[in-house]
Amino acid sequence: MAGGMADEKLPKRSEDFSEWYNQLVLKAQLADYAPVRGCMIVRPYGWALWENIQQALDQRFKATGHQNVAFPLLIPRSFIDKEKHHVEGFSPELAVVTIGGGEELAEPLVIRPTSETIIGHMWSKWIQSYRDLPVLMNQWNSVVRWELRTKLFLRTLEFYWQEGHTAHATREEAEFETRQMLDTYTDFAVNDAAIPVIPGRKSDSEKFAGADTTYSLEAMMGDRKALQFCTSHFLGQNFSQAFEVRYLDQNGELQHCWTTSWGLSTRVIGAIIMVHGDDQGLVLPPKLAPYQAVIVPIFKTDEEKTAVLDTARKLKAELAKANIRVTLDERDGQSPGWKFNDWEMRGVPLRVELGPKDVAKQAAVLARRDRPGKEGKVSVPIADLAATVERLLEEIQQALHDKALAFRKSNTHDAKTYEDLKRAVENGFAFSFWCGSAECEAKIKEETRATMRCIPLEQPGGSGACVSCGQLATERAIFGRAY
RNA sequence: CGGGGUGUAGCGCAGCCUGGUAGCGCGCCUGCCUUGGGCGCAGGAGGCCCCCGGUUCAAAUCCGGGCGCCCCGACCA
Repeated sequence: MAGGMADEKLPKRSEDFSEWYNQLVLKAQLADYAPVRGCMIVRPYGWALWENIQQALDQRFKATGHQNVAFPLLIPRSFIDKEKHHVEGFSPELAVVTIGGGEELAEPLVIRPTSETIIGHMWSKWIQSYRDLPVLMNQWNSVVRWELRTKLFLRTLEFYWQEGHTAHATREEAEFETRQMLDTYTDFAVNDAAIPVIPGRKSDSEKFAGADTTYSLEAMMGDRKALQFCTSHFLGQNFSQAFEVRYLDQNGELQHCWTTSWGLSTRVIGAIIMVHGDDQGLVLPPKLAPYQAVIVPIFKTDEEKTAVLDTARKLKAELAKANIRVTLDERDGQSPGWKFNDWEMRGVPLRVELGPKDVAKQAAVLARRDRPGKEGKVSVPIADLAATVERLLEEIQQALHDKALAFRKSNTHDAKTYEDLKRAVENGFAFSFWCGSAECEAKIKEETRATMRCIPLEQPGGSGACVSCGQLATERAIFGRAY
């Protein structure tokens, strides 16, 4: 049920992946449907997860010299029209405000679908000299794009994200920035989200409206479909020309800036769910989990209750002191078994079971979320608890990543012929030589429903026949069905 | 926008064909009992039957119109 506890079993992930996902989001209390079609309410548990994601990224952004800013939600309609590709790309999905204070507005305002235009407008005022560069900004906000088909976290009309925007004196600097931020995202994906990703370049048809080059990280979900984890765009001088963002260089000559933008959204929560989750529910990577450990007390009599809770509270304090995010489930009226299932639904990496038997021998049972059933349980002396929890959290973090990587590898196929490709995308990714033509790309999309996800930056080298037209190709691309 | 479905308690649904006291499961509240993998018993609260109109002594039910939502297609960082 939408608002209640984890009171029922999920559909089997292997039988109905889509419905498994929908119910998991509701039952783990990550989010709920809003009264407006296609909009999402992020609940406390989901937002806590997002806050950890924000923190992990924000630290990295600051470490590379970026500063946070806040630009307005409303943008003059005319701004969107200034960059040719941008307007073509975004017009169909804009939400437009035409009335304010009961009066028809002289100029309609769009609710930002992204902020390149308004930022460009302001930069043209702020940037005058090469001494003002580079400008390195980021903002955490929400944007609106009027999508037709929506799904919680993966595609909603309004979504939360960060958008980084930078301006540079030279093409090289801007290109470096674009790639540096892609590397930053990769580091976050692999080490924090435990999601293996493929960094690559997008085709012309898939790139951001207004970009010269779009890079993305592509990941394989549990149903073998692809999900774009984030993007980083080299915008060339497209926006600086549209908005007259210029500076005087050392020689006193007026130059247009080179700009970039890069973003990552709450969609990554969807990725975490679809990569790590299982039939029991959510499985969270320890680095991002709101609670890394939950203590479930077990008792019958009042004396037992006193002794168990007393010890449980001490354990909680001890774990918290070791900087482990821990909670103690003191809820009355729910059986331990119920609580086990509830916290498994919510993906807590480690459960600490503490009952009278454990207190008697000064031990506690640790159960790993990534290893269901008895195999994942060990009894640990209380004296070693904090150290063991720390070690296990690291092990789980690594195990989640390794499992996801093995899954992706075993479902990625070197497809040499068109027949190979057709078969491969039925069940994963095809990694194939591609001549780079839009015709071949469109034909593959039309006939297999798979799209060109990216041209991986890391190439095995050599050359071969294009999987579609047979002409000599020097690069291999990832094809797959995508979200 | 096209095709299909659906709207009744917080959630999931039955009732509608054949008009006559609005029901079931889960959840919620109270009490007792239980608690090492989704305890049990008893009592209780909760309704604009999507909206507007029509037919009728009488409409959740029949008729007409509207609206919302879901799925499929088209579209889509």
